[in-house]
Amino acid sequence: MHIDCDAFYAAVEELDRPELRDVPMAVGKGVLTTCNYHARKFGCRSGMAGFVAMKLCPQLICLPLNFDKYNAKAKEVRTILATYDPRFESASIDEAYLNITEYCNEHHMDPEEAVSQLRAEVHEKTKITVSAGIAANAKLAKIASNRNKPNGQYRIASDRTTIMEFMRNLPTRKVNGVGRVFERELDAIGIKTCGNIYTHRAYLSKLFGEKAFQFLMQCYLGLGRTKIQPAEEYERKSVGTESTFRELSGKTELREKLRHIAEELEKDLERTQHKGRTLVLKVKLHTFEVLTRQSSPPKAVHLSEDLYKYALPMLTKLEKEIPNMKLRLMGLRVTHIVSIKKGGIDFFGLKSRAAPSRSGTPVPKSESGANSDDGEWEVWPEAEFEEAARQEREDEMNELEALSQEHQQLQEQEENGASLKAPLDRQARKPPSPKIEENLNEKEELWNCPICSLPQPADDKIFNSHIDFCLSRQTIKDVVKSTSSPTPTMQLIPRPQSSSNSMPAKRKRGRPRNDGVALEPQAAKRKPFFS
DNA sequence: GCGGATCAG
DNA sequence: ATGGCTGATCCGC
Repeated sequence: MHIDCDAFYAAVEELDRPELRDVPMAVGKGVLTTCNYHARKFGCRSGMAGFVAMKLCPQLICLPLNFDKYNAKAKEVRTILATYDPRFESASIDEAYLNITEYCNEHHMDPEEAVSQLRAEVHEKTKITVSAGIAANAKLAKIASNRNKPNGQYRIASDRTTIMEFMRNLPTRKVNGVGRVFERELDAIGIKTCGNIYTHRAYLSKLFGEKAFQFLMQCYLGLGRTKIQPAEEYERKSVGTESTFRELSGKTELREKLRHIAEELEKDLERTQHKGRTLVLKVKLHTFEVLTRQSSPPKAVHLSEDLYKYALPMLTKLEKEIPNMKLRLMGLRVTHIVSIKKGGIDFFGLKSRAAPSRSGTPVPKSESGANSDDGEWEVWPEAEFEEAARQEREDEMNELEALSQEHQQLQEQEENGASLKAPLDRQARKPPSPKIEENLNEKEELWNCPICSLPQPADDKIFNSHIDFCLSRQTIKDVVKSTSSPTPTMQLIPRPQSSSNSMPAKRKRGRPRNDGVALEPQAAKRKPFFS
């Protein structure tokens, strides 16, 4: 199950100040972190800029954050969760995953009962209302907990039919790894819901990569992680700090800033008891373009002097690359970290459950069980997948068959022409003004469509529209239908190769774009989502 | 391994 | 057109 406290910060604040109960209230100042029910009626939302919220709701009361208070309350809640699953997994201050299988068995309760009781108990003892989702895996449970919010619960039965039905109409954005960008890209090829995914399976891996393909298929099938473990057992991978400031330039100022950040990072490393073997410098230019540079010091570092010493060359190099560099953010991070935990060395991965050891203290984890297990993803019998496939085929048999064949052809063709790649020397863009670079392509140039390989006008909007068209089902159907004719068959080229540097390698540079068309074919391979 | 980019909370 | 911060992961090179 997944559990999510309702408007956590706001709820905690209300406990201290009952007079806020019936009035629009929000926590956070510049930006709302949470807001209560009354504020929401005015359209206030967490994550919203404070001034926008005030505009919507002038009588809104904004309170400053008080993390000590929230942490204390979170601890109360967790104490109760532990009695239902001692190995529950905190997902954030106000969210957790529990495996209540054992609890249900031992207490002879069905999941709904148990969760109902848990929620009642939390409410009674902490005065916090929570919403919960009950399902066969973490992904589904998380989605389900949002279904009856606030102060409600929702169960997705664990049989395949129910799960498939649930996913069928579920907007892709509801799934945890799908953000704004991916949602739009999926939408552009006609995928709005998880149920839509299967139909497009033939080219998903080509468009988004193998990982994303696997992820999407798991979305379609409603599969997800089933292993729930204490957050402390996840190994930290990096420690870093960064800060935004008003525009900054000048050698001295930048070095002062770097020095300061190095000192901050040293504190964090001290707190978490880590050293790092790789150092990453991050800057955001006044244009909002973000750059990172990394280096590997001769030894693992954690003292600010060393952090500064080894970061400085990267900064000076950037200064050379970018004349007149103006920054609005600087950050430093170490990766490939090693624990320098003193005392209490647990050679055998034994963990002292005693102290609620805050961050740090990553348990050496029972050995490099890297491969071990990994019930990362719930594994379903091949037969179930096949059954799903069969049912789907009943609906659109012809089309899918055709698609499948087409896909094979594409694969073959692609292998033939797979060697074209635009080197696109990065040095070519010396004056780092992505905007300008983009606008330079208006010449007589043409971009090749990655789908049909036909040259298209070198214009973002037109090109993207064309891609959308090329990827639309109708178009594919047409192509398939006329597949025996001499009509140009589809041909998939790995990357719209542009002989010159006409094709912007990273069009995402500069300000985020807002034109409705979002599909970026060449930037297509990437995908978040946790293992 | 490096650098860019997305996502979550 | 929402802001900033921290951390993780993916992808192409």
